[in-house]
Amino acid sequence: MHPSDNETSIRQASLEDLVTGPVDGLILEERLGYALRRAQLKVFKHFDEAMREHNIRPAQFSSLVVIEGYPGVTQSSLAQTLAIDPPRVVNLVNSLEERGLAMRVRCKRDRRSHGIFLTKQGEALVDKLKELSSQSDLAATQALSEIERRQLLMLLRKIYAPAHGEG
Amino acid sequence: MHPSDNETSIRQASLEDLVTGPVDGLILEERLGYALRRAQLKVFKHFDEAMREHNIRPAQFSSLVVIEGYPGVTQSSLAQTLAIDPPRVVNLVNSLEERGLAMRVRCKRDRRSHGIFLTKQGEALVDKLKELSSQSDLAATQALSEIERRQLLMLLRKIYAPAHGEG
DNA sequence: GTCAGTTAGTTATAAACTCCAACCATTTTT
DNA sequence: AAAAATGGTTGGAGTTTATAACTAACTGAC
Repeated sequence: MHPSDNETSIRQASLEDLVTGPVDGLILEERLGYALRRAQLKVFKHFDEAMREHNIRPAQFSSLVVIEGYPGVTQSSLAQTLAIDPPRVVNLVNSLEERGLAMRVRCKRDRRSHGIFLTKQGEALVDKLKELSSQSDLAATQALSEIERRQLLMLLRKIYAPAHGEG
Repeated sequence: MHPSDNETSIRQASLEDLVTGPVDGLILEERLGYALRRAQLKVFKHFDEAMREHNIRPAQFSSLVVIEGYPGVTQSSLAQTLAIDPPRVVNLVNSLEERGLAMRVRCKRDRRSHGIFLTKQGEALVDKLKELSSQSDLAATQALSEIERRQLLMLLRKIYAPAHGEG
């Protein structure tokens, strides 16, 4: 321990009672970042549970869905689409390849690029995963009506992709 | 490297063209988890920028706001309120103490507990931070009307706190 | 051609966050 | 008093996430 560390620098002040239970966030709940984080925490928890059996992480699932929608997508394109950086894509695609769910194919025209495709196995799995994911989303948002759910998605899209959020 | 690692196991298949640009997520954008993550990413980016000058992390900000709203809150209560675990609260409060923004006070009744209070400095700072945070939220959600913003908050609260979300 | 500059992908590394298990001090229960 | 429970703390392992540096391949200007 460094001397600069204040090893439990507790003032020995007198205090009769203090707030001991859980507490609602008050002004905090008006903060968008906080609300987003809390909601995401819950949704992701459900997602993890739903995917546990298949040992799939959120980013892996997202990748599989994009690859399915755009067979031959490049890694850089995947990075832009998912808003993650290139090094992460490498790991992501590696993990998918190792599990036999996807494969890289070198592009003839530009031999730097790899097109990514799903294997038969990958195709089969992603279909199942999409179903599980939908169920998980529903379970995590039981408190919402179908209309509210759609509304929420639209509002979120408006935030991160203002141009296309309204569609 | 292990022999089991497939060092760039690229099939030398022939491929003329492939999807190279960024791509819209298609079915992916219907996934709640994805939309939440993307929106949070953007909101947090704005938040980080707004707080850079004061070198404040999201969790630190949240803590300050809760402590301000509930002076004398205990660490366990803070943990429950922010949905983080006790060890993280220790680090969090340490960092706030080291910077002179908050202080622990041992409770007379139960000497295991620490009430946490803001210092004068902390009080002054949190007021400024709340203002910055509000501005940052607005900037990150320029695409939303005030009504939509309120709607979004309500929907998010409904997800993570179904009982109180409607209020 | 060849040189500089750019892009796709990769590697390595470090920083940060999260989670877990163990631990001390204190309080409560029996 | 002994046992169990609680508030807080410490340390470490396992993941993420970001950064920098690097190779390979392509492009365009000369």
